[in-house]
Amino acid sequence: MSASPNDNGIDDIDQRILQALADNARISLKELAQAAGLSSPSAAERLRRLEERRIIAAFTIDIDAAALGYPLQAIVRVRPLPGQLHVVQHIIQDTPQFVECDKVTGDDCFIARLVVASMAELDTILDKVAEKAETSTSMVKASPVKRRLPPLSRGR
Amino acid sequence: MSASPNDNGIDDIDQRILQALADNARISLKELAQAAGLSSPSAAERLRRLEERRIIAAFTIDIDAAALGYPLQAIVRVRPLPGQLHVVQHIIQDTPQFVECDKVTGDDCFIARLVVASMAELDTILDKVAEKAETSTSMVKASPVKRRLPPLSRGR
DNA sequence: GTTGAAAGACTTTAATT
DNA sequence: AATTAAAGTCTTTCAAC
Repeated sequence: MSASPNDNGIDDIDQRILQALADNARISLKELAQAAGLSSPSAAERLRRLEERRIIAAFTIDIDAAALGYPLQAIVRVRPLPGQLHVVQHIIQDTPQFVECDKVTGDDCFIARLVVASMAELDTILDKVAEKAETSTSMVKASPVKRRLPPLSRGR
Repeated sequence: MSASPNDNGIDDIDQRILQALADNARISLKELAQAAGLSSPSAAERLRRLEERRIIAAFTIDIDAAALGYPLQAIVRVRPLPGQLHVVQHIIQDTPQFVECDKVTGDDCFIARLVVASMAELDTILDKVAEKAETSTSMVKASPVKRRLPPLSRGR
């Protein structure tokens, strides 16, 4: 009956709740309860605990950048020039077309995702970054894995 | 009164709705209406149209991978060996620790995000990929820009 | 396209197992 | 921890502007 070393305390019911919310975060508690095989109050309590445990970090929306007028996406690797790391970080944070940025180990200090309306806009933004960093840019052609949940159970 | 060339049809009210939902996708229509300065029925209609226009692609959750038992994240650049592109794509799709993958231009065919429980698990997964592709892996140390909305208005 | 009111549906609380 | 029932709240519809 003891939990395995990798047990994260997520049982089958929690898994169904997380998957249902990942598919539609605005689902009603009643539907969520049905998906999980519980009554509404039980589902509400499970949900409350998943938030409390910080397993659910946020309820949010996926925006279609193309539908908003940004048909192009790029992944940019950024290596700041000596002494320019913080400056570069602020440029990225202050440029709203950068919708995601990770600070990583290795030659590239940052790997960031950029959405733009046109190649001209991309050029303008990269010219600005290039004053303080070397960059290497790859245009996104497709996304074979869209953001998905990690494996939910371990060692059960 | 004519719209600018870059107008995407998102007015101030839509912007407030999108931002409120990005902050909490489970907010009630009543609260959403308050955030937008509308009545509940009006907010419901705006929301319906944003979904219909596919500007809102999905309501979803952000999971804290660390809280689920995956404290390590990596960004992996993947260059499949000749003839192995589809094989590599399937390996990535079938390995649930890859939570995101983009197909890009340039030397690297894929750029993917990986969550793992340990360096040993990372090693196992990368060994598997390395049979069919060259890889370059960067560990994520921090995320200065968490997933955020692109600029919502253009040329107003 | 927006408002306000009413009917209906959902959520939450509290008592119970 | 889960269930039922009831009270409270929210959502949706519809008539009106």
